[in-house]
Amino acid sequence: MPELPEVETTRRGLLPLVVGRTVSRVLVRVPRLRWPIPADLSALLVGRTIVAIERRAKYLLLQCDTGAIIVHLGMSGHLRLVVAGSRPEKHDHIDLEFTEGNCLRLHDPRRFGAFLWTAADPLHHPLLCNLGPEPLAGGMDGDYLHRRSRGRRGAVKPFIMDQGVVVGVGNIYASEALFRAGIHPAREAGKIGPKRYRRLARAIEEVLEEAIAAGGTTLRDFAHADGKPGYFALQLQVYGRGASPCPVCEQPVGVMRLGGRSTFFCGRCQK
DNA sequence: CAACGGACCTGCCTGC
DNA sequence: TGCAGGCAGGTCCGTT
Repeated sequence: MPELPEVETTRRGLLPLVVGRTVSRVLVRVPRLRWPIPADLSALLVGRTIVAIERRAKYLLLQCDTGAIIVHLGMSGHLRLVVAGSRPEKHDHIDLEFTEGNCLRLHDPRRFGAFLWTAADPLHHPLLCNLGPEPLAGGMDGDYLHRRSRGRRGAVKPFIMDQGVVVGVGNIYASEALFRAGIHPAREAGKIGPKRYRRLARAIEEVLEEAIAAGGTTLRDFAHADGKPGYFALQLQVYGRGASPCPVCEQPVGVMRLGGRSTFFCGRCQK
């Protein structure tokens, strides 16, 4: 579910509701996520104040006065702020209650997400220290992608989804960005020239920015911090639209599998 | 290194 | 109606 725009939407939604709050109680209903939730989470967090919420790649970093909570939403997770004491639903695994009365609740049916604590700089955490540049922070451009792609024999779509190359691009926005750039998703990454990579870098930035502006993409269960959906699904050009006409040339949108993931493209507009 | 498949989970949809 | 199979927004890990 969450790619960069959904995680960023979550961050922006939580920001005014959570920053400055102090944890009064921690409830863990199901401790088994991708990695076990720290057994002493309550002892680690009660009494701490959340001073900032940052995002690195698809990770949310809830910075405390000392240390940080590292959250990943996996495929099916979302964070919402609810009234403390409200009845949990199925798959509501963690509650962080605040002294002010509200409660930050993690919901994640598939449990591919993560909820970890680090006392050190979270950017040095093993999960975060090998990530590529942020696509919306100026560290990623066409020349960078071109350089990183040299010698890569695989398809360009898995290449831009490689979080060690550039972060935040998941399965939806990879198809969308390649469509916008006119590049076929199966084209060999190492054989694409600098000019086309410049176009691709621009397309990635535009698609992610527009998706953030729309509040992300809700296909099934993604929800904002207040429970509302994101509306970028309405602007998707090819993702999930197999066999319907290409919005540019009206040829049916094609579907193929790349790197084990469904991939949508127009065989006429993308070369 | 790079590439690939399997693994981790639940829910939902399709087709028999 | 029931059940099997396939698929879903991620990414780590082991094997080639």
